[in-house]
Amino acid sequence: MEEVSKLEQQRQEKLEKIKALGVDPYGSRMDGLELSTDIRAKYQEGVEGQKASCAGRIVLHRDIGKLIFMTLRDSSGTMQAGLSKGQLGDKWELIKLLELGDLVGVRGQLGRTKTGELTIWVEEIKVLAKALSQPPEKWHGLSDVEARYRQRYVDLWANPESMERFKKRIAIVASIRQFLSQRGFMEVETPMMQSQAGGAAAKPFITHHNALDMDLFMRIAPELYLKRLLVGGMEKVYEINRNFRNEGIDTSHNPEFTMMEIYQAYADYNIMMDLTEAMVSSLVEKYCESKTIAFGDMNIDFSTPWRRATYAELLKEHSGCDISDIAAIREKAKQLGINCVNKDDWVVINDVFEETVEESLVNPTFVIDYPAVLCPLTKRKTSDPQWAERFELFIGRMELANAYTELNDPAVQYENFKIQLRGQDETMATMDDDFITALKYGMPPAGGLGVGIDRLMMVLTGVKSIRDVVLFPLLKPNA
RNA sequence: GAGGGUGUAGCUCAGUAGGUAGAGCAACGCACUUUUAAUGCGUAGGUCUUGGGUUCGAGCCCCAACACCCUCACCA
Repeated sequence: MEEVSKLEQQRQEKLEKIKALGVDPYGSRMDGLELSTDIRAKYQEGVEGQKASCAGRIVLHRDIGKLIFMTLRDSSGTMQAGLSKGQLGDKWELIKLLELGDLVGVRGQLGRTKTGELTIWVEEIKVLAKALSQPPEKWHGLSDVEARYRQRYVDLWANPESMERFKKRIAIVASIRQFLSQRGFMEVETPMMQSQAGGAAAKPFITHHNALDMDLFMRIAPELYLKRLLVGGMEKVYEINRNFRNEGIDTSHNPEFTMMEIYQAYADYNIMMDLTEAMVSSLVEKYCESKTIAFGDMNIDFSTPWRRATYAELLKEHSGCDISDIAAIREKAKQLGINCVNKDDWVVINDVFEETVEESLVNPTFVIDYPAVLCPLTKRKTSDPQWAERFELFIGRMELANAYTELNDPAVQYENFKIQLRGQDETMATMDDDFITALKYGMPPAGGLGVGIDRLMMVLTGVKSIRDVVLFPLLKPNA
């Protein structure tokens, strides 16, 4: 064991005293508990003198001698417990040993103090867990950013807004599932460990299976498996699960992040656009105060309909260049300081697009009809095959969603894979022959959509760091 | 990968010009039966992230390392 601080020693001594009183400092099951918010709601209905029981952590402690007030925090909020020596004389020695950070359960009669605070006047008290570590300061909470990520188990109760944010995330994901279920989508699970990492261009994590003596990749996307399910006859499927990408870490990238992918047979990217707008709007409606959400220095207006503008249109609007005028675009790229040497025209165009357009996409905007060469898994527009039926949704200058009309022609898909393989060694792209085989059995035309759930949570909760919406973001070990 | 910032008591933070380390909260002791960050009086609490260096003397200056934050780069 490591050395123990004086504060911890003092707490350890109290624990021993609790044991000496014949009380288990790590109590067991408690029945009949109610959440503090439920007790408040019940009391408002005028249930005078009713008994209630509640369990939580002591986050405030006011000792007035023969009377002690404790504020208990549970997952829903706080509840005051009042303990009087007159009523609890036989337990007073134990009660005096309880302190900030301890988990206790109380049962007693509801009432109000003369200042109007709803209070459980304690008749029974149970020690549920003695805290040996000193809790953070009661007023400021835990504000050290690193500590809040490393010790989320403290952050969640020391900073109520942190708990609220994660509860909101959980509720939003539940609402998404409900939204999709109501529309007939089935939630499925596809492999996280894959013998080849396909469906996106990203660097995968590599792991090893000992018994099979083979390397495996943590998935970078579920796409190719979900499409196999379309071939199998599942017409409306989705998956909400983790993807893993072995790339840089910053305020909008965590190495493991939650992706939702949705596929609908016989649909196209227009239907996925409508679905996205309807789903996110319903979440804003249900979980946000207004249709305008503050996000860093931005105010995002979620009012519908959201703008739908073509890639070429937006390029013209923000760079001043016509997409067919390669000379002008290369000139613009030079002005922007983009290195164009040995770069394909379309790559330069996309660099200029990212540099000039994405910066300005604050309110939800569907960027539609991408250059087909940038979209190896997307069906081309029949009216003009140089464009692909793809959209990306930008909100708050971030890419939040990516969707397309799925390419279901195995011959074209095969060629696209071959092209993609050239010069993409770092992404370890491989030919997925089995996926081509699946397409050869016939995949229905379909719309497919991917939504970055963490980023969606960022804009819906108004926080600028992905680490504030991921319970346990990746950090280096610090000891 | 580049640049900038932060690291001091359990927590939140000060620390002047390089001269014995400070406050609030928490803790400990005393008082108090309706408090709301309870209050009043008193006590104790430190490897100043780590390792070097300069100096008579370093929390402070210099070098290096580590972690975190921010910006940029990377990221279809």
